[in-house]
Amino acid sequence: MQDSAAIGMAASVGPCASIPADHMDLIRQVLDRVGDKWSMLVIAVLEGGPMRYTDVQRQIPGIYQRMLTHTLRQLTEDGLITRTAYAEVPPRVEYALAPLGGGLNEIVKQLIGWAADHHDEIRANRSRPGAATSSASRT
Amino acid sequence: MQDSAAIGMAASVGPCASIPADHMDLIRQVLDRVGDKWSMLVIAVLEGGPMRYTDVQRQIPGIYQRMLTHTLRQLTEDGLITRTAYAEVPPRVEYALAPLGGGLNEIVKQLIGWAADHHDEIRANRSRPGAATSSASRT
DNA sequence: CGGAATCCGCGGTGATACTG
DNA sequence: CAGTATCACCGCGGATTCCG
Repeated sequence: MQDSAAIGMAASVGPCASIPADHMDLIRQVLDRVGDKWSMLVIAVLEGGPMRYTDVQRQIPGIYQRMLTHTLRQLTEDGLITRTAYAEVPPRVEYALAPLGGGLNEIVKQLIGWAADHHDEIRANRSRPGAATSSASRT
Repeated sequence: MQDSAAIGMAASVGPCASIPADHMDLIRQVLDRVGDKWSMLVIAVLEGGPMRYTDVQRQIPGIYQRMLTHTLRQLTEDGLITRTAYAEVPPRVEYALAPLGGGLNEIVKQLIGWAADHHDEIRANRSRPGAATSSASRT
């Protein structure tokens, strides 16, 4: 199949048409949102129900206020989570999964499940010297 | 999700035990891999079958050699994709989805499907002034 | 064609201090 | 308690050039 026909113009696409290119843009946009280091983690953590700021922070070791605030704000702006501020004397703010974020959470859960299922396999592969690189001689 | 629900203070920490904390680490590891800017995109693109270096680059507008090479190497090391180098006069290297990457691709496809399904909704939310922030007055 | 080497800026990381 | 502000540091990633 190669690209012998795709040398120059060749508008026809063989197996390369996996992604319709008009989807590329929106995929990029979404991946830039949820694909960052913390968003999915926050969504996964919020699955258990509404949670306060410090609770989220406690649930995610290694995250810092700056990023937590930033991530929470991003997700709130996107409508994936909701932010409820209680005007009490001890300020309380609770974050919860919005319906939109709930749908994403289903996928995140699958990703986590996959991760738990294959993380050892991945680690084993990473330890391999030759890796998965194979050389084929062909004239 | 029932581990620390009982031993908590029970005041507001009921559902906080969503992530067992022993999973946090591996989730982080996997997210650091596939959650970067390009990995999922490469996997999604490779779904259509084996592809050459430049073909992948053409399929992903905006990616540069540095990141493409880096991402491909990462994924190869992890065993998610395979790299086959043909020792020909015009050097040809083909990347293809490994079984492991194929499994991940199923999830990536769902994520893409979700993205295509809700990207306009997200964009609409982002344009909203008040966002999803609600204030509740409570003594 | 495939990739390494290089330069460089932006932004995430990490800590600390401060406010409402 | 829930952030905001500031800063130093450093690595990711963008962009160009060069090499096998």
